[in-house]
Amino acid sequence: MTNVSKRDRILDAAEALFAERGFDGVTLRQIASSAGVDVALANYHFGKKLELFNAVFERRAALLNQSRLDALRKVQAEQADSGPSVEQIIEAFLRPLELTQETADPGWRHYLALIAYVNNSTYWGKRMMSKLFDDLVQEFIAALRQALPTASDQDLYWCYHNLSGALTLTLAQTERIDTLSGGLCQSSDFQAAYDHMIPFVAAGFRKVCGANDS
Amino acid sequence: MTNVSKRDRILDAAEALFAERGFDGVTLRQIASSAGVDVALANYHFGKKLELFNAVFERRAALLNQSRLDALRKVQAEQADSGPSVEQIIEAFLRPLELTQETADPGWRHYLALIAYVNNSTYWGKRMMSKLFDDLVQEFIAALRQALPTASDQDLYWCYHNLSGALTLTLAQTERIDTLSGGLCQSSDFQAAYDHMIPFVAAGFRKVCGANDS
DNA sequence: CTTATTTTTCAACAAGCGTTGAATGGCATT
DNA sequence: AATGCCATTCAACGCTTGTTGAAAAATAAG
Repeated sequence: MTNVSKRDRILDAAEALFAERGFDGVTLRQIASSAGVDVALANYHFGKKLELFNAVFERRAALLNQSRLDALRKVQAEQADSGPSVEQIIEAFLRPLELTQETADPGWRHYLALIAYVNNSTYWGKRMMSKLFDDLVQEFIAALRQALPTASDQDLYWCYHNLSGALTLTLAQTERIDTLSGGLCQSSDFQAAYDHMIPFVAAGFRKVCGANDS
Repeated sequence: MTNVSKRDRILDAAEALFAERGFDGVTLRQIASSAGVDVALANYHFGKKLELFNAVFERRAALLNQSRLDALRKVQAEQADSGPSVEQIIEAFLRPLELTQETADPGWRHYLALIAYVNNSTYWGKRMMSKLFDDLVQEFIAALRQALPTASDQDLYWCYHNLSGALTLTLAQTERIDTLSGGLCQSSDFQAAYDHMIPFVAAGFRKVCGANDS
């Protein structure tokens, strides 16, 4: 556990704190203290605070994108003739995010909450989301376009917007649904969230984007 | 325009800035400067920074809740025998939020973005959302429970979670869907967002919560 | 062992922060 | 005209912030 470099400990601490309190809600001294290092070390490794934030946000992006793209390619290969169904595409979009639950490393959970923070923010979202995730998203939308050939692009994008919103709130792990449901639902249970989200979203896509078959 | 009290100008400025940058991303001096008043005046009217934040967040809550509850009661009265449909309930939940578009006052737009900020944040959400909005939400869920009698409570709450997520991202007005769709969809167009969200979400509820009729 | 090089800490900086007490202004009521 | 009250500004406080240059420690190279 202490076998990780101090550089990585700074990234881990920053990841957890930025995810919980946002960029401006965290001081470099808090991060350094949480990582057990001196304040100046963050500057030595990453430069300005903003550059540290960028480093945290970019660290796991490529790996996550690859994991989701692999999942999409897999269902596309399995259904080479007819093409994957809406459910299969959405499943490929969401399930890889459960990797956070399998590993003991809590870093992934913090990272996903950080994505939610960035995606929901006007200020940060425009700066950072497009650059790292747009290519992947367009890939999935292309697959959905093929699975829903009668859909207009406008309908398709609005439906994706709904999917993205439901996902973002899940990643944020605010525990609000825990309270609301009296403990019946748990924000930490990504699998249950996706078990419900996949049929929900798939039905929404079908309804709005016009396919009439079951 | 300058006929509003300085107290209100502080609330308006704080509302806009908090919504865009979050609690920690804004200084009292920025707020005061934007409102055209001295820094100390915010303290005189509202006390600590956190109390100003609370004042901003609570200012429009009651009015918004009343507006949404009225819409629910209206469809319930219209369908006194059979009860309102899922679509009608969701419509009553969402359409009142369009009031932001009708008035010239940009304050409502900022306020809705602020709700999105709070709702998506672990730190603020637990503190502030439940207190102001839980009663209303439970009212709508009760109506949905009646419209979907075969649904389990767990399914019902997860579906509401999906609705809440799609709504939250809409309220945030991040303009991400604008970029993604190449301008085909616009974050500022709440009406278009709800036009797509209502059938989308209704179909999701029906699919997951088990009603088999149309 | 000595020398470079990289990593880490120390100490301090100027700037900006939230907050406050005292002073000022405007506006009623007397 | 004087008084009291609320609103507003002024000036400043103690503290924390991000950042930095130089010192110290650890590591690698010769």
